[in-house]
Amino acid sequence: MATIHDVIEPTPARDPYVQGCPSRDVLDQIGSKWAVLVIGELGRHGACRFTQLRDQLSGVSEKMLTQTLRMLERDGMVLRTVYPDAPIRVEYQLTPLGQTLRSPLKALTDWSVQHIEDVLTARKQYQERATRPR
Amino acid sequence: MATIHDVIEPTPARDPYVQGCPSRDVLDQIGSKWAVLVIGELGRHGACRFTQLRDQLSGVSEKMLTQTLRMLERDGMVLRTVYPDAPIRVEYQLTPLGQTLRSPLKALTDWSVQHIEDVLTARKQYQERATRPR
DNA sequence: CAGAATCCAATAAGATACTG
DNA sequence: CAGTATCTTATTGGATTCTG
Repeated sequence: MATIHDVIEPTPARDPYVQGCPSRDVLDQIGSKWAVLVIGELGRHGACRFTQLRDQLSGVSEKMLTQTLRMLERDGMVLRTVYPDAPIRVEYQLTPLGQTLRSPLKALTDWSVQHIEDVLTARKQYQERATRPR
Repeated sequence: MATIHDVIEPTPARDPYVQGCPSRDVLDQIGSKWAVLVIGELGRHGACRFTQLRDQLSGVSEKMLTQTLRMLERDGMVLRTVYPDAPIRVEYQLTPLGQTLRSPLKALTDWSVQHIEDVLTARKQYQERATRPR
């Protein structure tokens, strides 16, 4: 319930262009390499186990995968469920908050696939401009 | 023109989930902290000078700004124009390719602003779960 | 299986001073 | 103004070993 005391600490303006604003950190983390891929994978498959994710995100180390999952769990985007079987089973899935990230992040991965040839071409031309004129 | 020789080197499948695929690198770079903010800023203002960008992206070092701009130029997303005045003047603007990134990246920054309170709340709860139960 | 812990190498990031 | 060069610090990433 809102009381008069709340006026003392109003919600600060949130702007990732301002140093120290937490929205900048969050922006950085949701755009990070493994977070983008983890969220994409959980978005497609609904719920995944640790090993599944590790195998799908080729090249990820267990350390980085653990770190990424913990961060996403802490930030409320991923739910971690432990089933105390033997051997233990753990499932990860997107929370409602995490679901809202699927669309913008998919747009980003789609962009990288759709425009990769343009980028590679641009790199070649940049290289030529740097070497050929002298 | 396409010839039979093109068959020898077909365009490989592009998938950021596969290690070594260049689309993963590109995905990583367009999602990087300073690139997101630079593209957003150039998207809003059309053309910016180095100092303008440095002042708008509070907290960026000149080194990181230079690196980011060079990378974006190399990858064909940003055009760098030098006006040989005295003192020299340099303007940066988005290329058509860079323009196509505005919308998906704005979606990401908007997300970080719109959901930052949810994330901060989730962090507090995570903290409590970690400390309170023991 | 699903990690945790530790160590180490490589790289990124940042602060600072300097230059055409 | 628009960087470059240099140095130091912080973070990343990988390999390895261990555990319930």
